[in-house]
Amino acid sequence: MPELPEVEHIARSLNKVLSGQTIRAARLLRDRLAPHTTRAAFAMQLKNARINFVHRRGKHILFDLDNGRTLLTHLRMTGNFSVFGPDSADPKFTHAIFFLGEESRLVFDDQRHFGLMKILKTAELYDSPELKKLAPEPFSDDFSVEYVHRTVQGSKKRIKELLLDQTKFCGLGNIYAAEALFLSSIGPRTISNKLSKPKAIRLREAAQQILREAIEESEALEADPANLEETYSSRAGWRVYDREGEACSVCNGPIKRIKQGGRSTFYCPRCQK
DNA sequence: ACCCTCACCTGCACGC
DNA sequence: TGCGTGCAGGTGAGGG
Repeated sequence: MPELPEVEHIARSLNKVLSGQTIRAARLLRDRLAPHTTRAAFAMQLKNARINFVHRRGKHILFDLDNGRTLLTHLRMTGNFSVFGPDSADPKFTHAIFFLGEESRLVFDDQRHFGLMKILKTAELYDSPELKKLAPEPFSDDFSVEYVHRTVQGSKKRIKELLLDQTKFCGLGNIYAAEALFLSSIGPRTISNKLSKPKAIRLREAAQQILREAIEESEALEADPANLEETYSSRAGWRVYDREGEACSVCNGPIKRIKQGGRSTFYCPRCQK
């Protein structure tokens, strides 16, 4: 159920453990995890592939392989990777297993079954429907003041919903979108193209700050490859998210919860205009 | 274009 | 205790 910082943390941790390792065998246990292929093709295309490195684009985790292919994965809400030794049992909702050396395996489990995997030719990776339309990475040069200003000017959506649109802003999810709006004092229901340029600049900086904070926090922790999600699921202390009725850390007023696009938005009505 | 609802799944916290 | 309801950090489709 991760957003960009958690995906970043998982990708970095997996890269440390997996780069240079070879997938001896891959087993797909739930067909709908990888709807564009079959169990047999999945196994064949990954067999004896060496993992060059693991990286990330948006919320996708990418396994770059030495056979010209890349395994593209998305955790959605509850997808989870773990690296296990022979003594650990597979989790209840295990949907794919990648056997590495004699002693270890990479396991993908997913309670809610929303996660996705796809095997792509590496040369065509960034032309794939999954990645092609993604917005620039929030820490890239392309995510400029001009880009953000132009993007908000071009939309009549409410800003909270625009932040969740991965083709406009990538990496933010329901928590960090709310947090970034709070940090930039912008009301979640503001119509995007009504934002002044200074506000757009503040929003860009707030989004970067929120993401950077979370990445640095997870960096500081020693990741356990058998329990990568623990490092972020233990996180608390949001500024507004999940704090309905609690006091705003700035003005002491009560934090409010509203529904936008079927999802909860938390904000401080006094601070966010 | 935009907004809403539903769908994909399971599990947990809540109120009665 | 059980059972119903609504909620969950994501995303896409379909309809008004």
